[in-house]
Amino acid sequence: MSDTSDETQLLISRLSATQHLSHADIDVLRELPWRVEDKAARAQFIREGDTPTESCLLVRGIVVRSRYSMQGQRQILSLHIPGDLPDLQSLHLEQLDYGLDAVTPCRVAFVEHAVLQRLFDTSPALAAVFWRESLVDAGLYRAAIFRNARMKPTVRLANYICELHRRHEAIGLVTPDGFSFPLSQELIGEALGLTNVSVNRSVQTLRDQQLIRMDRNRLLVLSWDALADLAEFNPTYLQLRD
Amino acid sequence: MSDTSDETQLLISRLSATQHLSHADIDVLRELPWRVEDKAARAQFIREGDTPTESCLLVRGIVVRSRYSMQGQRQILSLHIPGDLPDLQSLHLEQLDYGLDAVTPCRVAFVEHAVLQRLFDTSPALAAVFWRESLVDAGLYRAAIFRNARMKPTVRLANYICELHRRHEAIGLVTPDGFSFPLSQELIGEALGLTNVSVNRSVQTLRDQQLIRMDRNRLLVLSWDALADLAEFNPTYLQLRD
DNA sequence: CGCACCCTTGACAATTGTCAAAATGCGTGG
DNA sequence: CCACGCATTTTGACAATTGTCAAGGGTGCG
Repeated sequence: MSDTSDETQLLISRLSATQHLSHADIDVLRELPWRVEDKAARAQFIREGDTPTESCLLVRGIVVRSRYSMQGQRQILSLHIPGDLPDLQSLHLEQLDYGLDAVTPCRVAFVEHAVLQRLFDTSPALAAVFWRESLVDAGLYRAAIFRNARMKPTVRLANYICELHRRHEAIGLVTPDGFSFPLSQELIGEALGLTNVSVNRSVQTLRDQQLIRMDRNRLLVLSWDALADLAEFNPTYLQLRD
Repeated sequence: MSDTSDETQLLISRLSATQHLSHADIDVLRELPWRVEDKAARAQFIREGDTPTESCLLVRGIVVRSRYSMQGQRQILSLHIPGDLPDLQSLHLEQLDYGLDAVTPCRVAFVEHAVLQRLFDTSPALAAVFWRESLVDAGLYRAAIFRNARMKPTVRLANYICELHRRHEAIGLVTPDGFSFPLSQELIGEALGLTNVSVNRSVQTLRDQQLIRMDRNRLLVLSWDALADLAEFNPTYLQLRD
């Protein structure tokens, strides 16, 4: 067990961020056979309409779930950071209704559906763990629907930043100088249903109010309370254990 | 087994609309003990922040999952029709991040989490069936995010109508004069992120184009192909079996 | 060093929201 | 069965927000 791979360790700490794992569960997870692949920035490595036979774990980098309009504009449905399982759904859905795009260069680990299936058939506890994971994922969707429909651009951006901050924090990726933030303002717009221009204006508002420091590489929250307040941020849906 | 209750029968046909159930599964489902309650129109019977110990099956009427903004406006996250399980999630999530509002007078059947838990612990097959159900539910969220962010009001409404039509069709609730549609235009706006005025203008556009007939009680699609075309409707995400 | 890509800014257009009032429809009680 | 009252739909004028378009300036990578 001393040779626990990076993938396994990452998955375990990620799942632990939102729920309790028994030793037995952990031991079983260690046995999962992963196939690791690296993806280039901008690569779409799973496409809408595909019927994958594997699910994947994001090990390094940023991946977005997305859907394209007829005019070719991308709508980002959710954004994923290391430890996330961005297409766990494909285990039970025949045809995917979204694609997965690497935003940055990424490392992705794949595991066969058949293997997961066998795992869940023998361990109801682990089935529940992964099911719950997909339910938390659905909570992110609800937050997105609400945010995009009911919040003005600046509040919307602030709220999104709060979510990303807490998610990074939950897996230990926030340092005193903030967290890795390799997202263009155009891409943020694709997630929030705004134009790059509108995102830019909102970014400047938050900067002017001394709430954040943000460049193409990192994002630092200068005043969490003030930001969360402006953002009307209620973290219940993230289901993080204290 | 001849005294199979309405609830049970409804649940079975609903699950069958999107997946295959074995005879063994069906037999087990028949044993579920339901507690039936009627709710008045407009009653919020589950609140954001609650920690329910039961999940529910909608037997009759329309229910919406919703979240309220600070200014008190309601955002509808999803709309549910008979056969749906609108808070299956609560089985695995501690605190709900949404409420359930009855739109019309409703009949709702409740089943204890503990009972479901036992069921899923003993039958991985049924656990998978319900898990999958919650994944289809997440697909509705993805559709909503895309629709609300990328579609103009009229297309958005058309797309939503297509979804509702197919969902009603899947459970046999569409007749030659359409399907039951007790939704005010204001409520539709709360789902689509539009004002009642904007919804009204879109309704008139669709009517003028002879695509639908719609009043406060029923909705009839006059030309499915034309409507689906205008709506850029791709039903993959509903995961309906042909 | 130069070429992409991204951020920033400004002027302007267009869509959708806001507000208010009239018309219509529905349910209830007399 | 009719009358009344409330909720909903419809309409129009207007305001405001956000999108569109275009150009200039940075920045980093090859």
